[in-house]
Amino acid sequence: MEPEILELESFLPYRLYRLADAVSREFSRVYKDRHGLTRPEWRTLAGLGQHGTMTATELGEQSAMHKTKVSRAVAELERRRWLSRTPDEKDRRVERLALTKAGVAAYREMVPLAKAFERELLAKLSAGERAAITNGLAAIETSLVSSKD
Amino acid sequence: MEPEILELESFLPYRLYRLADAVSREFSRVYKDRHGLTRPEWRTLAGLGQHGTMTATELGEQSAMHKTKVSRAVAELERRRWLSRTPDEKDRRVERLALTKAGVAAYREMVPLAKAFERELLAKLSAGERAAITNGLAAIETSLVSSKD
DNA sequence: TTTCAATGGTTACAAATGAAACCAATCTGG
DNA sequence: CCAGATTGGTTTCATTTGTAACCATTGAAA
Repeated sequence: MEPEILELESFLPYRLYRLADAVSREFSRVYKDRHGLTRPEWRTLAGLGQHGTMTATELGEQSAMHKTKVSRAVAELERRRWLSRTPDEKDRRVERLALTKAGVAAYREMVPLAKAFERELLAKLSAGERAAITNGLAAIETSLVSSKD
Repeated sequence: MEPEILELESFLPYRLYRLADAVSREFSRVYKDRHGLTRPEWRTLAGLGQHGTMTATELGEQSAMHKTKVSRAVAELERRRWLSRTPDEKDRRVERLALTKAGVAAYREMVPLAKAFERELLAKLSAGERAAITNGLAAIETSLVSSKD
């Protein structure tokens, strides 16, 4: 019997990771070069920009970040005065987070850059390939979620 | 004009990264739980298992790892006696890396687990979805490579 | 109520990572 | 042949990350 060999280049977990890493690294220039943000900070900004007000826990759920990442990102954005905390009336453990004017301004500046980045990435693909990506990723996403029981 | 909002959940770089992270984290149990390997170590093992003998530089290229990661992974596998180095005859800067018997044994043990993992992941998808993933990822891969000029 | 578990969030510590400096060894142009 | 540039690989240092412990507050049960 022939020895079993794994072809790394076509192994799905590897391919996915490698591609995500490359894309993410490339995209990070948008927020890193311009404002020196880390990825958790960018995601925090994006989450709050999108939703207005959130708690740290909600942020973690929405953007798939560990709570320590959220905690540190929030602290840093607060230090920059891009974000403010308001203690929750009902539950004093909770803080309601929101962007300040400066934070919103930064967000508004970055959104078009992010969209342009995505557009350029997809522009190189045919309509069929674009659909394939969208559907394929969605398929794995749901398959993962449903297996977490 | 309405304020531009970015929907993080459907933003391609984010979706890709999040999915890759989830899949990779799940897969890491295969090599982490069983043998306490890190991802760089697993990739090194996989590369050498697949190709027999490689240099550190080749390993880095094949498995998309920074050379410091390769260096450390190789050192650790050597410490475990899963890997041996042989100085290259022609060029004394180069070391030819290969798995020892123990290394090959570990590799042979893990390959079926890796394949089973991938199979289960894909089993939840329709044939069309599987094709979509494969083609879609390939499309972005090549689009990225070709833009690196 | 009092106590114990659960929850929101931060912090301390250890491990993983990347950038840059580094050490050979090899190659290249004079 | 020699000086500088390049290459293979390692190490150092600062930053990022995850785990676990932690503090405070709330909820649930007795």
